[in-house]
Amino acid sequence: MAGAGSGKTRVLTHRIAHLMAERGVRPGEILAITFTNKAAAEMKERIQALLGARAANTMWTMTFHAACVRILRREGHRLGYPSSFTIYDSADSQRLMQLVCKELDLDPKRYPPRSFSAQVSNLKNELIDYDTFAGQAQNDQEKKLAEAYRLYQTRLHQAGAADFDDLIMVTVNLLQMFPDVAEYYRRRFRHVLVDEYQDTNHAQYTLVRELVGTTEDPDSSTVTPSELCVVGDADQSIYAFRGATIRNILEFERDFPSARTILLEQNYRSTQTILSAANSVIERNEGRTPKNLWSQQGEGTPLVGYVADNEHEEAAYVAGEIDRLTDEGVVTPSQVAIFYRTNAQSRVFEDVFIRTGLPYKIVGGVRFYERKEIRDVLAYLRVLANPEDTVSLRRILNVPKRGIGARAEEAVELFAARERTTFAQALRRVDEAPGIAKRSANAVRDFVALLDELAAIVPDSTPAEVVEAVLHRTGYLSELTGSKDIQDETRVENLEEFVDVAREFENTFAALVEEEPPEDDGEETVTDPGEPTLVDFLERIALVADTDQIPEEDDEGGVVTLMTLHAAKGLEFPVVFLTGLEDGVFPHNRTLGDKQQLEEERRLAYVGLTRAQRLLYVSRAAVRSAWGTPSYNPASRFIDEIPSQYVEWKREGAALAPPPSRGIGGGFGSSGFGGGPRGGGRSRGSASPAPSLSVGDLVNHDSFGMGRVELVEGGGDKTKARIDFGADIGEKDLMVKYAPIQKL
DNA sequence: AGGAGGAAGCTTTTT
DNA sequence: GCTTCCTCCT
Repeated sequence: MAGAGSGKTRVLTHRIAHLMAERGVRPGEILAITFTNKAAAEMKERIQALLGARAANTMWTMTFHAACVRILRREGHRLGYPSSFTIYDSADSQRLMQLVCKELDLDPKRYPPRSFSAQVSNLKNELIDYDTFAGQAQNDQEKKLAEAYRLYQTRLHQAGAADFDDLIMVTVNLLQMFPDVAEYYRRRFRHVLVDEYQDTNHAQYTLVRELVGTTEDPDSSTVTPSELCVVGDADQSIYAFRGATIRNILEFERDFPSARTILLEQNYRSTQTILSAANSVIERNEGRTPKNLWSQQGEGTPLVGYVADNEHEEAAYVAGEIDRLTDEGVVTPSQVAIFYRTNAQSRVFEDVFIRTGLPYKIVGGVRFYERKEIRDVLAYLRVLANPEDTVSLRRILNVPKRGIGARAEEAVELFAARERTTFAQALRRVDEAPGIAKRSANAVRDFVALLDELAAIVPDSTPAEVVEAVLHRTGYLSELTGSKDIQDETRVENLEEFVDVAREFENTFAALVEEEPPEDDGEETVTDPGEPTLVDFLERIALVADTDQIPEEDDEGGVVTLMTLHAAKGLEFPVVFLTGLEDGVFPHNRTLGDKQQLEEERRLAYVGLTRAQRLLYVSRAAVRSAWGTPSYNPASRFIDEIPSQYVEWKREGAALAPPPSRGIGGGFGSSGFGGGPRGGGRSRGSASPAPSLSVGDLVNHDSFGMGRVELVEGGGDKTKARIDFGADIGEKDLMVKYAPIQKL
């Protein structure tokens, strides 16, 4: 049980060093599991510093998901997975769920595919398969969900694909169904170490148990259980929303009765003031094991508080302070971090930083790999690696445009269903498909030929070469370069960058091979790297979000780091700005009504506060625009929970009240009826009210100018108004809640 | 089949 | 306010 800043990673790495030096454990016998790639990379780096590159590369130091992929590539064939199976990310699985729901003829209004996808994910985290779930389904919703779950899983399996949750769940199934596999890994990994144990969900917990083996487990009669060492901090559990259970760490001693618990309470990171502030916040959570973190770093300076009028001024203040601190030589930019609750909040900071010329780096945010053009090329690569990958195949079927439209796709799908074969197989037999246009069939045949042509070059090419071949031979690149759209220029640049990513991957892969001399222990330990294959490349992309890639190093003072609080976990900075401390922003609006969720937000605040080493700023904005409309948020309750003696306010809120509300019930209820708006129904706390409109009212729109209300329909947030903006613009149907209009 | 235009959705957090 | 998805028209 290790508090914030008490040296968790150090404990793990030094235990590993101890095992090797004092107990003669070989690196190949060690499995060190982390939750994020960032943590895995850091641990690997430290192990390398302590024990050298060979040890670092031989032992498995990786995330849950990466470890499971390795096991599945090797053993998944027993459950019908090809060794080159595709990994579906959440966007892919949502698309597949969409296809499944359509196939089942489910009304997307009543049974939203996105929600189904999320629920299936939750079920998998609980290791509940579709049969079990179907057995306990109570109502209509659950029964439909069970059906969708089953078909989804069938389609996924047919496509030779696994989604993120499958990686864990299927590995658990594998270990439970095949005792010889379980035994193999138990013999292999005599020491299992788990970082951030408080973030494990049920599936991950079970996985650990299966890997370690237990004494009462009959399977393990031949192998004594491995040694298990976990570190965690219940106060830093911030992933309950995706199934993590604090239970796992709280009841570790019950799960493993011979366990010994060691408490680490000394913090080596922060000043006592920062710690005291963080402690007094986290103390508000009920039912937690009290912990007394202390520091020898001295009192330090008080937290600095600031209340800005709006989010732009908050950002300007932060930028100004960073400017001042760097000018005075107190810090370099790389020693400063700015945290916020949601990615959307990064924008204002970016604006100000660009204007003031401060170097910065946003971690996370708009993902490179989520861009359309990147996903398109990725889909080609995936189909080349795994021709049955239906979701990817259907994505590129008509990209770039080649005359295979919805009609043709549907015909192929029907044909596949009738023939009880897969979409990929059916494509190759287009000519037999009934009801397909000649022209479309020809296009499909050309497409299949194109895929074959590309597939032929894969064995003799590096990933980067394949990427380039795809870009050129499919005509994807020429379609973009021929376009007049400015956006397409950026797309071309992104694709160039993607080729670079592939090249860089090849280089780092080569470097790894050099460092690692061939191993002759008899056990084929680390998969022999050899030449990097397309499958290797795809795996890397699927498992490594670019969030992890760059916490900055300083060359010329470095850059300021901007990130969400979740991304900040595990990091530390001399100077931290914790921004957007407003009820409704942080804690987030959607958590305000739920005690459990609110406590998780508080832990998130605790994580944020404890990242700071010396200087900690807490700030908020009195007004912040969300969805284009301003909202007036009160100070975050977490600020109130910090005793005032720890905070020095540079500027306090002038209790800025919302302006008099515009027009709710303000005397024009009389214009007949017709479902006129009723004010209320605000989803966003104290957001400014949408104008209450009636037919005949005059309004002013920020871009369309003056107009007259012709029709009002719907109610609450969904109220729409038809407004006539005159001859130039004409009539518009606008959502009253979101439209930038004022009543005149 | 392809494109334009409009409506809906979005802002939790990640492997 | 911005982006993606859907629908309708050509």
